Amino acid sequence: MSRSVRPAEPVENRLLAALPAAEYERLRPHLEQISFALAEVVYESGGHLDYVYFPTTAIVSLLYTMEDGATAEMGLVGNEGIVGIALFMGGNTMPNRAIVQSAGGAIRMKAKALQNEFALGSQFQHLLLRYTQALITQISQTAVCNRLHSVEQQLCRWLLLSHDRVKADELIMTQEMIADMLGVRREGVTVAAGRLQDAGAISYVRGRIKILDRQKLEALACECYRVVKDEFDRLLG
Amino acid sequence: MSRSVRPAEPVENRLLAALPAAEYERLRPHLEQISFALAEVVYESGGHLDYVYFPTTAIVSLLYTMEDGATAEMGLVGNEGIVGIALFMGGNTMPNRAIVQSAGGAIRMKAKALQNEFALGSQFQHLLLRYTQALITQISQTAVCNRLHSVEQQLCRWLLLSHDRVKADELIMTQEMIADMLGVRREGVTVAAGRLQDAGAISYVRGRIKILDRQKLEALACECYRVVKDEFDRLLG
DNA sequence: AATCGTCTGTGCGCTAGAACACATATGATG
DNA sequence: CATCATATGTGTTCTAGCGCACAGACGATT
Repeated sequence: MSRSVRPAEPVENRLLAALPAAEYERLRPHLEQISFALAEVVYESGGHLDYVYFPTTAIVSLLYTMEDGATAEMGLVGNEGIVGIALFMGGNTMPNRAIVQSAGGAIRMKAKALQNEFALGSQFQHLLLRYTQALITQISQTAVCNRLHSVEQQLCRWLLLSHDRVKADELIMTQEMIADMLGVRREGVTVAAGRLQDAGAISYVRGRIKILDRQKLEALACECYRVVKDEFDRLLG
Repeated sequence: MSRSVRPAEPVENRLLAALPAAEYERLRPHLEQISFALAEVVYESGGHLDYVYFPTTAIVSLLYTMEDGATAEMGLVGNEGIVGIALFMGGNTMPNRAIVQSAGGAIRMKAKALQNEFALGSQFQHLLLRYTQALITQISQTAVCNRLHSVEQQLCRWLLLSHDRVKADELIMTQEMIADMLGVRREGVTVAAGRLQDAGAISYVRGRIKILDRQKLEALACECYRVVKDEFDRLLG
């Protein structure tokens, strides 16, 4: 992490941007702009959190690691959300890790300041709770998708969710990392990605994936992507 | 559903039981005892909810149904929880169904009364939020488990979670229903259950499953069961 | 330009679980 | 007790995805 600056408006995080001016001004002294490097660990399973993070251009992946080292993703957080929901949900920690899946900026806020503002029952509270509900939908859909859909469909879903959360059409991400997120083998990603490339939906070289045809990707994805997207739009749109 | 009576103490739902006396007394006029039949639908995907439900002896399953009719469970709610979190999270509806997986009693409460009490920022609010965090862990673990573990391991997890939420050692539940919950084929459940029966962990006949050896079941389950259990104990214990 | 670490492509055998097709058992009901 | 719907057992074939073993291919560094 680096650079600690009070953020200037317009705020690039959608939760913060949605706040009434008065509330935002109250929070502003507690906000600091930081930047996350690729693969940086935001929090460990069960680990204490001093800050919550509102990603701006970064994307953070919520990952679970099994005892045998196998991993699988439960959700993604970009500039529509917040990392560290346990701090206002009351549990303080969660049994998973959060790692930076796409390098970029975020705004951090001291846990105490978050909790104080949350306790006021203001618009901030309502926003965080609605976001959490949307996140629950994302996690649920991941559960269902893991059970019922092919690696290729899931890769499409994952690319689309990531694409929605990053500005550019290029994602910096090796197949190895994607495999960890999806909880599948790297080779499985290679063949699925190969098919998507043949279809003209994406192109990639050594950790740089370009989204070429978003429509095609949506057509190849399972319904899970749209369910999650619609629910985020409904709750936070 | 039937019988509408004001519940006498001691309250059989752990969330309600954990409330300070003053708060419980304030809620009490809004509580009604009801009973749920097996397979009754508590709410439909996207459907409006007039009440929230605090199961006492009933168990409710949170299910997602795909467009093609395939189903998979995302979570279970028994007497440790509440059905209808969307009503206090602010979204009002959720994109899944809730169906009664084990017939029994519940206490219901008008949505408006719930929301009023929740808005006070009282102990009730904290309790509901901590419960919701525990539920998130359960859903996440389901996602991971769906990806990484065998049907047999998942069946063990599911039997244990159900057993924790019901008093008796007997579960009324056909293999067909279990298959829908786990998102697998009925035949898959038959063989997995057959192995558990051979191992002496359970016995069953036509929709009546008896838990014979809980220890053995825990040994055969994946770590997912324990993670969820520990997290519920930590947050609500 | 040569080297070397890191990605990506591909093939092969193996297994869990799906899809399908029935056979059998159980218990409620007449 | 006879019937019949429902639940369960079992076998066969098929496929997605795993595990493993390498063979390129790229690109940074010297």
